[in-house]
Amino acid sequence: MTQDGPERPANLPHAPTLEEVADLAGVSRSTASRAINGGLKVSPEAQAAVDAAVAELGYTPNRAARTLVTRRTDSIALVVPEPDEKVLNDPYFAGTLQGLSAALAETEIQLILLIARRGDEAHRTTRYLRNGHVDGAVIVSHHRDDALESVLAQSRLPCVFVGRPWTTPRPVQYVDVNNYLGGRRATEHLIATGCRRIATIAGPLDMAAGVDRLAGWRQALQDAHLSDTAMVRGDFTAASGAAATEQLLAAHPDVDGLFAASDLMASGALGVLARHGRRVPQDVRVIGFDDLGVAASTNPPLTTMANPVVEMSRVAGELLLEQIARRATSVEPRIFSAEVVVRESA
Amino acid sequence: MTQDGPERPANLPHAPTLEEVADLAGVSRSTASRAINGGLKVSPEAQAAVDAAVAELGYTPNRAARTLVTRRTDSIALVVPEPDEKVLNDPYFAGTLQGLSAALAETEIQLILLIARRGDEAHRTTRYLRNGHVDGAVIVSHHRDDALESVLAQSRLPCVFVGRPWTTPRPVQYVDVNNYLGGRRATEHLIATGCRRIATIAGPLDMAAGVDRLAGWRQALQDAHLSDTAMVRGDFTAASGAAATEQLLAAHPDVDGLFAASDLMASGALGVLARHGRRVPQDVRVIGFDDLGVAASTNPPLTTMANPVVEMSRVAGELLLEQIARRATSVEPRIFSAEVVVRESA
DNA sequence: CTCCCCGGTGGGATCGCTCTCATGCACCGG
DNA sequence: CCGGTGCATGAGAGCGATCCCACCGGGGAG
Repeated sequence: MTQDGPERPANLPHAPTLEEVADLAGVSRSTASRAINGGLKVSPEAQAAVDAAVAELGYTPNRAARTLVTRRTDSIALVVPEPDEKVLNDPYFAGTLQGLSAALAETEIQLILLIARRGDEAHRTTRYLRNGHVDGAVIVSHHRDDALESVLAQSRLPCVFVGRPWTTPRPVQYVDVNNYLGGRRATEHLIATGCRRIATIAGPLDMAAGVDRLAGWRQALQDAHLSDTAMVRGDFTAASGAAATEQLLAAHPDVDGLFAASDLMASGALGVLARHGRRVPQDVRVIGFDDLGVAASTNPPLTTMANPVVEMSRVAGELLLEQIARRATSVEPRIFSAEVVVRESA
Repeated sequence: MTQDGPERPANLPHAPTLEEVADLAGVSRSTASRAINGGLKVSPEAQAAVDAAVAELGYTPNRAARTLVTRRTDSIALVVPEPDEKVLNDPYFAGTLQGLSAALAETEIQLILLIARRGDEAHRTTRYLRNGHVDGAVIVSHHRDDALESVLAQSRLPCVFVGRPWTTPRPVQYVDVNNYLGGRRATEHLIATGCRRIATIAGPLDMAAGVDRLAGWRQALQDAHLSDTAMVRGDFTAASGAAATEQLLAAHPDVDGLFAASDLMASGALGVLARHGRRVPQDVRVIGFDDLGVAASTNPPLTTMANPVVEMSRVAGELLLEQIARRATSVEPRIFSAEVVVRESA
């Protein structure tokens, strides 16, 4: 019946092509194509025949062939600067993935994880992004010196940042949580519950989230006429939080309140505080930032600022899809707010 | 100097094509192609001319066009069953990503994250995998009832499982840690440090890791003639660990040792134990499993079994690359061992 | 001297799809 | 009865790469 071409070994079944679907349905390639892509100007009979043929053969359009002509790739990149465990292990990243995957769930769009090594290999990433291998990109956790930002702004590739970009020669769309206000509210919560000597473990100062949360902390203290000198830097990880707390206790033994710019750092801090015999919250009140699972399972459970990462990156995904569909309404950033979640540590 | 073709709007720069490279280099498309792909049978002059042209134009081969003819996609899928936060938030997943990305770092191969929803949409995933959209797949965290396994075994798609698959009509390659031995050693460690009433919080019993660690726990207890009745199920998350511990304390108030099949569950357990006034390790010794960052920052720091996930999935990536290159040496599984990491909880 | 081999080259077919365009046909108003 | 309108259809031209094959010229073997 089927006469195998001599060029293809019989045991290696090849994916069905549109041509085969068309033959089986008794229509032309063109009609089959129309039926599969939305079905405009296709008679019900033809549509039904094609649908049946597709089901029977288990046909999936060859993405490469389609991409070649439409110049759409039906895939977007999630760009993560830095390959190391820092980013990947962060629940923030997991949340981004979850939100983005939710945004893409209804579409046929695939998610490509682009782990952008810095330095030499960086231009490989930017070239990949610029030369039409993806329809758009979501950039997460980027640092001040990432060249990405300007490269992407110059190229016409649709992209959305999760977290405020640094400079914008051409405005770039982004979603973010109001980190400044979050930092301020967290600190105000500490003040309201009686703290007078309030320290912070800041995030990396080459990331907007780090700078803004610190600024919020500072403003709240100045408004309350309290000292804003007890500051130590961390890098959002638990280990850095622990180390920072050691420094803090040595330099400012009188602290009675601590705002950590991430829950991971706060959890590191809790351990060190316990080891130093400081009770939380009786001796030192601690508030974190993020509330992405870690906070609920520390000891004591962590009071923190809820960071709507999942929702935020779902929106980022949707904005990107809009840009790609050229329905780009505006490049206005979408800012979410972080709310206090009271548990036991403050 | 550059004379823009009239057919394409000037403000929308198009990616350079091989043809343009060839023209600029003064050679034919064929020669340019050869020069770019390894340079066999290309004269040094031609090679140099092409290299220069590539650099000048910033040429990147059009992946779609290449894929169409070579039938390689230069991308592999990381298949994650279940979209929910459970998997994505697990440091195990982060470790997999890290290892895999390390294996691909030297290649031009892109990583596609395939989040496989179950039920209705499941066949969309398998169809995607079968119909040549990727060159291979790494499957992580799969469950007993995932249809994936048999589908993949039947298709000829190169694939490697991270974690032992359930059944293998045709042997499927995998990497794994020896969970049985890990569970046994963890329990033996508790026995050696004096525990006599040893409980476990097991992982999901539809995952090989859950079953095997439980079997190891049971064997160690039987060998030591101790009771193996104190078992509660969890799902690897911290919340489930906390809930399981509540049950455990109610049913078996005399426990003095606890083996949690994951660090997250162990950290949940630590919180509950503290709340019930049980001191760790004095009253109850606790040992976890994984050692992927969480363990070091619990309070007290968690004694656990080191699970070489990153290394393991790097090897998975390399095995996959070998399969793809048809240098598939064997389908022998690669088994790693989990070693005790002593901290303070046991 | 002739033949063949082989490194280097270019022409063209081809991968599977979409899209433009021409064609056929039914239906409507004039 | 005829020209126009519009829907459904099919033929054919590409998209940008790879790869097969024919070709060319020079050097070694017969």
